Amino acid sequence: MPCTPKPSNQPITLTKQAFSTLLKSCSSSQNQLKQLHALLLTTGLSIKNSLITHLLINLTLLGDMSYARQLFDEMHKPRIFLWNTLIKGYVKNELPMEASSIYRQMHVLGVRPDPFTYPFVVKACAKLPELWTGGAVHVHVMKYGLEFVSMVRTELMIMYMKFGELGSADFLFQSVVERDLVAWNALIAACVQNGHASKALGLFRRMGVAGIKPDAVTFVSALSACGQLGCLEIGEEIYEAARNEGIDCNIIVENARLDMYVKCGSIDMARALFINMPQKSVISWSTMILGYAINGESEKALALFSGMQNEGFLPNHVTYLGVLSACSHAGLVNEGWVYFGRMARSSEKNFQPRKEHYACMVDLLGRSGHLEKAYNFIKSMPIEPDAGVWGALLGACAIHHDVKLGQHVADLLFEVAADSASYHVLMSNMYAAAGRWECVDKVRQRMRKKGIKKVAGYSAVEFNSDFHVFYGGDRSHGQSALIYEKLGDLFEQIKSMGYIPKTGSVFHDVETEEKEVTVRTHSEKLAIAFGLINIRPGYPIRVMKNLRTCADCHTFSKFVSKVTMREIILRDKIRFHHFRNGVCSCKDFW
DNA sequence: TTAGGGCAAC
Repeated sequence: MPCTPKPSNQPITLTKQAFSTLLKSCSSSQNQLKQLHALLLTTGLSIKNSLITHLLINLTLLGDMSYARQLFDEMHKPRIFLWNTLIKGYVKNELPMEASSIYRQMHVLGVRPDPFTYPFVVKACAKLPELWTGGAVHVHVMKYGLEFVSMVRTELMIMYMKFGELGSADFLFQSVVERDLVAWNALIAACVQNGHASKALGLFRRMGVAGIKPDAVTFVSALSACGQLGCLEIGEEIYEAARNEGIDCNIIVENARLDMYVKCGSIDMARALFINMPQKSVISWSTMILGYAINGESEKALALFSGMQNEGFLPNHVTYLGVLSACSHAGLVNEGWVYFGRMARSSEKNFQPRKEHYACMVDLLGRSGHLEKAYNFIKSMPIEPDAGVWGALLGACAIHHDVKLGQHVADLLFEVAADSASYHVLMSNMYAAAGRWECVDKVRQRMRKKGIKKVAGYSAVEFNSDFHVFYGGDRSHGQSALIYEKLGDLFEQIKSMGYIPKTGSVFHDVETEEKEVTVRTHSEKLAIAFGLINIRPGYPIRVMKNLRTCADCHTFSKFVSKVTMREIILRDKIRFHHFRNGVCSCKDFW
């Protein structure tokens, strides 16, 4: 029903009933709601809470929180339901600070919360920068005896996961409450979103044991977890399970599967799926474009970008991220400028370059050796550069040994990211590469003083649906003796082919593995040896590394791929390297 | 006298 309120100067004869009906029918327009509210005030009718409630709900749905707040503030002793509605509105409109401040006000006034209050209050706390408020709210939850309300518990767990407090999340999980499908899905999704992929898969299995049947939403998160871990076999099994259980594998499931193939470096499987997808969305296209980009097939990424526009799909800011990173990984500086310029010239707000796009451009310029240009580019930014932008330039300074600029960049970087372990390591590597050992020591001291811990580098290989993880110099694996023997043989073979160990090369995030003696037993070398021993001939060896790989391991992998006639696919922190017959897909530009 | 939660590309 269209809703056209009469001008307020006409005689009013509307009843409360009529207002109620009108309110329900004009929930889609802010102006109509405002006019109706004004009209309502002129009638002198005593406004029932139910009318205000409708109004408030509709305003929060439309996102007009300031008007909703105004309405709320005019009320005398609003009921708990209205407090809940307002808090929910703030959370849904991404205003967690306001939500928590309303809750505080409620608390100060002594308004008693009900079981519906806390799910949203806790959700708001999870979106705040600090856990502090959330912790205090948890205490209130217990005070009111609401900690066994299933949804409150789920939201608390999600909050603790978000802040990396897995222990607290587990503690809440252990004390049994009834969990329905949505609660399981919320939990699993929270694990995936906060980088706890193996925990997510653990929960996925427990859910089956608990007798809850997963649905499409669950499978999407599970597939996403497999992508994060890089476990292709397990991902395939999970997708099969979904098919067998008669799950409707909609476009979201297929996109998650596509992303999994991409993140496992299985670009051929991704391509095959993409071509055969009955339905595609901008997310499918963006996933595939980024997939080509990080797998070193930049031309295909750019061709696909034209293809999607020819088919009438409108790229968004994520699509452009894929396009720019395709240029970046291939050193296509001119092309990068063209695409970036296309974004910047666009009149649409959604198309304006964001910080990530600037970081991509800085990476492209810097990596190609245009350090000054990259620096001036940052200086010309219309938005404030963040750590990602400065970090990209610092990385470039490390590659091109520009210690002077690097030092300056590091000073600026540490203003915005003082406690970042990886930027400290990057800086230390830059000094090491330049032989500035006294500066290396200074960075290390600073890290010790600030209690910044390095992330330990590891490499993982999937075999027989199991995940085998190796650290540098690791001897804890059951096959260690065999692995080291194999590694020794490989060194013999490739040395005769011209391999010279680059023991001093620490240009990248090699972190704990940077000492000369340990270069021989870097985690990726152990993982490759393990793969050669166990994985059937003809199948590629897929290694997933959490940090960037070092130059020596890169050279080693090239030689090994030649001497063993095996394909080695190495995923590092930011891209894939496909080694075939002594050549890497990155063309040694990385 | 009302009402609550989960999913895909960065």
